[in-house]
Amino acid sequence: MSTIMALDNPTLQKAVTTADKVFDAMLHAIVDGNIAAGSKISEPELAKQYEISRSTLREALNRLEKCHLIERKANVGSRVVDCTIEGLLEIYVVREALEGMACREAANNMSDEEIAEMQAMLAQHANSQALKDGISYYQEEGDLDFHYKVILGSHNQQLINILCGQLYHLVRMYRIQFGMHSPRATRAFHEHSNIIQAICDRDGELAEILMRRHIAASRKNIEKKIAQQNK
Amino acid sequence: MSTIMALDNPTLQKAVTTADKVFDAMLHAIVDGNIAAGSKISEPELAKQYEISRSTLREALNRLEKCHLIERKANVGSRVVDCTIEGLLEIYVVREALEGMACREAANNMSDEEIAEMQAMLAQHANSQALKDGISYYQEEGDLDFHYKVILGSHNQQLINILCGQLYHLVRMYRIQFGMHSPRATRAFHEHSNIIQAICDRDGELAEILMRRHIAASRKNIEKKIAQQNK
DNA sequence: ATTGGTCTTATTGTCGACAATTAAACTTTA
DNA sequence: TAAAGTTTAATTGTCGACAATAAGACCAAT
Repeated sequence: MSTIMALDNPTLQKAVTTADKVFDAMLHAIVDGNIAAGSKISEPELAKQYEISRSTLREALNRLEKCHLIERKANVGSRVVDCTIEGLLEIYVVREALEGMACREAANNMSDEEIAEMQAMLAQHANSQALKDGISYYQEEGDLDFHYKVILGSHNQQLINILCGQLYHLVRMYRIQFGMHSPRATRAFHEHSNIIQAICDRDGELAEILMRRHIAASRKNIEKKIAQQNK
Repeated sequence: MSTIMALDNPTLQKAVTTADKVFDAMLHAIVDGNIAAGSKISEPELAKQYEISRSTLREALNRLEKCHLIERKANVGSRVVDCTIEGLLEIYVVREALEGMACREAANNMSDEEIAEMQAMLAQHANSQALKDGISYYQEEGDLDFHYKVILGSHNQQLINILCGQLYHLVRMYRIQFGMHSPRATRAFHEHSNIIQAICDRDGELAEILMRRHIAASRKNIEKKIAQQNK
């Protein structure tokens, strides 16, 4: 089997404390939908379930809140965020802005080695895509790998934190829960290829434009799908 | 005296629990520099100082961490973020991307009433500026007021959360601690005026471009200052 | 004198219990 | 029957104590 390296977020540091482990577990559970979106969180119940104290659970909840995966109201409790069309489109707007800028910065700041790595990754994806007739794998792993690499390539800690540390958890949650396996794989692959070329040419301006188009195209694709569904 | 309305963040909900109050207090203390940037945070000491338990203090620390005002390492402790030139420039890059997009969305989504309010605010600032020979006031309050209004006008909850809920605390911290009272007041005022005009014309594309220029100009102004300082 | 290791101390992480607040169930009254 | 008020139960917020980890002090050996 291939090296499924970057299924997970590159900013997730290894869990050392028990609260970290529970956070990891709940993060996956929420993203995968095993803890239902929009459901209320019972602190005593979950504490018993994970066999930890309520204090430790609350520590984990605080980190989930940092990722915008749960929302707390004072004296009322926590709820898992619910997945709405509006919320999804809002995320795409933010991604278009931030990843566009990240791509510009990547063109300016990535080292030659990093660029070479990214090109190698794309080549590997190309093979994998050709072999597997390339829908599902590239859609899942390859796309995330590519976007993570660009974001990290910006070398801007704020961008990295916001995108990888917060927004991309939600992105993955939406993808899984809305079952997004759209047939944009080959098209997305070519767009990725052009973006990398712009980065390689150190053309930040073009790189930003291409990335914004790439993300806007995904958003429009979803809007079209929604429109079809509601007709 | 005039109505100093928006000194504080529009997303700050009123503190109901004691942890909230301590969070508010520490937020101001850190932003104003009363708790030194880069300094280590002693949980027992601060708990005694605020006359609360350590658990409650830790709750407050978690919210400060959400705002990126402190950083925690497992089994080591918390430190107030330190203000570096690189960090400041990183924030400007993110602001350029996000506020540019917020401005585009504001042009699309703001109601006519909201736009009228914003125009009224600008007119009030114009008077206040004319009266006071317009450097200091506008630089402090007016600028923040304007940017907050645009961000809220995007009606995009993700944008609002990231910008108002996280980034702008850091923005204020840097302004105060680096003592930024640059003589860009009148120029900034005109730029604000043009941006509002674009929003009023519902020209999202232009609004984004102008906002990005506005923020990029501030960044370049700072870069120039730094360069002078280091020559 | 400096490096390496051990031990001590202080800080953080975790726990269970209590207090305060909220939401729901029940009663009462129009 | 419906609406308002009261009571009850459950959940969250807060507390102090204990356990685990890490940083610093101290000592020993080369």
